[in-house]
Amino acid sequence: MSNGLNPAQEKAVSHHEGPLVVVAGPGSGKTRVMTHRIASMVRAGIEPSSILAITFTNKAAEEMLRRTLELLAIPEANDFSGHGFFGSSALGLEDDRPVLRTFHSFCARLLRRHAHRLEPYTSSFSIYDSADQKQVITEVMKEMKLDRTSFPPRATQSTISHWKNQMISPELAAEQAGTFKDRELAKIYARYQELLEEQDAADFDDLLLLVVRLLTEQEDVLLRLQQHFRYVMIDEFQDTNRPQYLIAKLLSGQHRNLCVTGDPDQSIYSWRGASPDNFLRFREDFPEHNVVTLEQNYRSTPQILEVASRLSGTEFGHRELFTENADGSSVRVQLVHDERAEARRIADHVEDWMAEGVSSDEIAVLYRVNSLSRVIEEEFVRRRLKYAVVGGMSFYERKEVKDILAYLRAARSTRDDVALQRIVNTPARGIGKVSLEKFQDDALAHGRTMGEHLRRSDCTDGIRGKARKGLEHLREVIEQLEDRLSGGLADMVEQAIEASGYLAHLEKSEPESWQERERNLQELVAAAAETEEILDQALQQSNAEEGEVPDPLTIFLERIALVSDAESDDQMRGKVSMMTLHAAKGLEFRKVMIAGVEETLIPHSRHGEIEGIDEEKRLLYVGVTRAMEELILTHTSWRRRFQDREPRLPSSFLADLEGTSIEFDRKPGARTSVSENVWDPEPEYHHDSEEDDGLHPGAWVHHELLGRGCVNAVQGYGAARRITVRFENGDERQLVVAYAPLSVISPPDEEWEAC
DNA sequence: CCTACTTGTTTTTTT
DNA sequence: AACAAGTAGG
Repeated sequence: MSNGLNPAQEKAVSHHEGPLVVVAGPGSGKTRVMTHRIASMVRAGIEPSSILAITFTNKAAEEMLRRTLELLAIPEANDFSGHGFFGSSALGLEDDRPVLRTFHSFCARLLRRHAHRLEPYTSSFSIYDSADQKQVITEVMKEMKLDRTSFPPRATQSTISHWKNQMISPELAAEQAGTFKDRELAKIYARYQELLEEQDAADFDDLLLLVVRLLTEQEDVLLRLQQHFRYVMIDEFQDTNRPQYLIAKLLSGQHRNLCVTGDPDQSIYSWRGASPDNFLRFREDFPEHNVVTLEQNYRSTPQILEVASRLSGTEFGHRELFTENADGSSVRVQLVHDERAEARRIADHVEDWMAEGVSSDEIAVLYRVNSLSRVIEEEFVRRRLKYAVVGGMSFYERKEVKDILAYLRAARSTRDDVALQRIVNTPARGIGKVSLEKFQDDALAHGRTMGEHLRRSDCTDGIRGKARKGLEHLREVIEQLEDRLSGGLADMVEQAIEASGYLAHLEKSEPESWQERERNLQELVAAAAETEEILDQALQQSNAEEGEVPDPLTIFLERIALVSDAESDDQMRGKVSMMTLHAAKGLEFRKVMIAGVEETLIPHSRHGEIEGIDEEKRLLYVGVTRAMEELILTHTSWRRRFQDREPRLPSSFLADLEGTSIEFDRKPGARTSVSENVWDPEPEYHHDSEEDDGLHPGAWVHHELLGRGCVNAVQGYGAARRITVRFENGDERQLVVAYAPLSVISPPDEEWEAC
């Protein structure tokens, strides 16, 4: 093949049969190898639909499918592929395509078909996200009368998740528990799992575990899958956990056509049970395997790789990256006064690069924790720089969106009590804490879930007054929605908003932001309409039998639960990307800035004890190796956290970089220890005049189209920051600061009634 | 017994 | 910001 592949790449691409490990350093063309490998297999006569490729994120799956189809010159099926919410394989029914999915979405789809064979689940099981999990845990702790301070729900949640990822059952956890606390935790775990089963619900970890159970318990299913998927590929193999590896092993146990690709140096998910030890297990389980190592880096300048190599190879043996790329500019480390100065510095760089002709989408700002994005966002908004935050709080995590989705969930499944509990008194309908507890106890006494109980006529026995009326009303709403379940998706969402009286509730309870929230709900309806349209089209094109495909609502909810990286390339175009170091895995940008390279941030003060500090270093390694031509690391002397300003020390990892071609930019008098921890305001900088764009209530502004007006109110921050302006003609308008052509002016001379 | 209001806490990373 | 817990008032 004359595809400009190097010998190692060529070897990986042409290796079709038998187990294969591809160890691929950053920028070594791994995605290229994987897509070319699939294409090469198809050209060699292998049925495309017999190829299963598992990726780490949905975005990677879509990208890889797109590039593979391009190589094979297969047109994409519909016009919606670029839109983001649904990729080109909405249903995965196409016969002429390889199957590219994440572990979780592959498992979810498999379980939709077979979960009824796993007691006590049904095929319309619910998927509980982490907020749902937290609610179940809180419920259990209430039941067990444990207090929140000694058992923080979040920590409990991650302990349970950890057990699950190690495939430790509640019974085993109880056996192994040494301390009182561990025994209590194991009890919480046991009850948690019991509740999930009662509620016909699987959390993210269960999706994997249930598939392991399915494949080991139901031999015919395993056999059929082995016959169907004759070639299996796993990407980002260093970040697979035990159940994931088991699934891969089971699927390829017979044909042994398993190709795994990854890089131990980029292992950054051990806190989630992932382990590069799976490379060792693979070697044992597939002793006849071949190894291909991709070492040449095509992405970065030698300067960037020099820095990267100082951070790599701490644990898994040193592997040198090399490149034939031309020299670039030095990597820079810059110390700034505080987080606001950092944000300004970052924005300065962006403006400089853009002036040089670099496009926004070739620039990325990375950080260790999501909270760092806020200040940077504010600065970008102030300067009208376009940006997109990847991850963070997404649309589907908004309260109002989750509420409406909860109505649909409660109607769809009689056992989804987490959803029911969320909406039982939202909007308020007179069902308070006491009545709710009574209702729950009654349900328990009858051996029913709350959802099942609500649908029985005896459910309000012993409940009187407002609460009884409220419950009856709730039942009517749910029944009304149940009637619509077979209808259109958008119609269902609209009905949920309407029947619940949610809009009136919003206007009453959120006088500040109900307009924006209402818009979000409109957007939800639009998303439902779009999904509906795509599903209709996909269904028409396929010759799927009745019952072979889950209903639209199930697909809609599943997608929302499993696809967090909904940002499509379209939405990223023309914008600077901002994301965590974790989210940056697998991506590349010409210009990369990493903010907050400080002790306790990276390495983070709460890094897992087991994984230790090495994983933090690898995380920085991942960030550094995203850069193609320019890399800037920033750190501050002071940083605000909650209420306080804290003195900051540079990351200890920076010490590892001394002696490289790196350019350290430290002003004289830079802090070297935290002993001098007295807040010193930045001398030459006047925070009030320059950091503030003057848009306070009472300020006067000039709008290019609407003329002069007075600011009434300011809401939100970042891209969502809005102001209410009362214009001289009497109009009152809400404006999005980021987009409105505004300038602050001095108040007019003539009298104008105060606003 | 319910509602609306106040206060404190939460933030590590994600499917 | 969102959520839980606590309190006053109807």
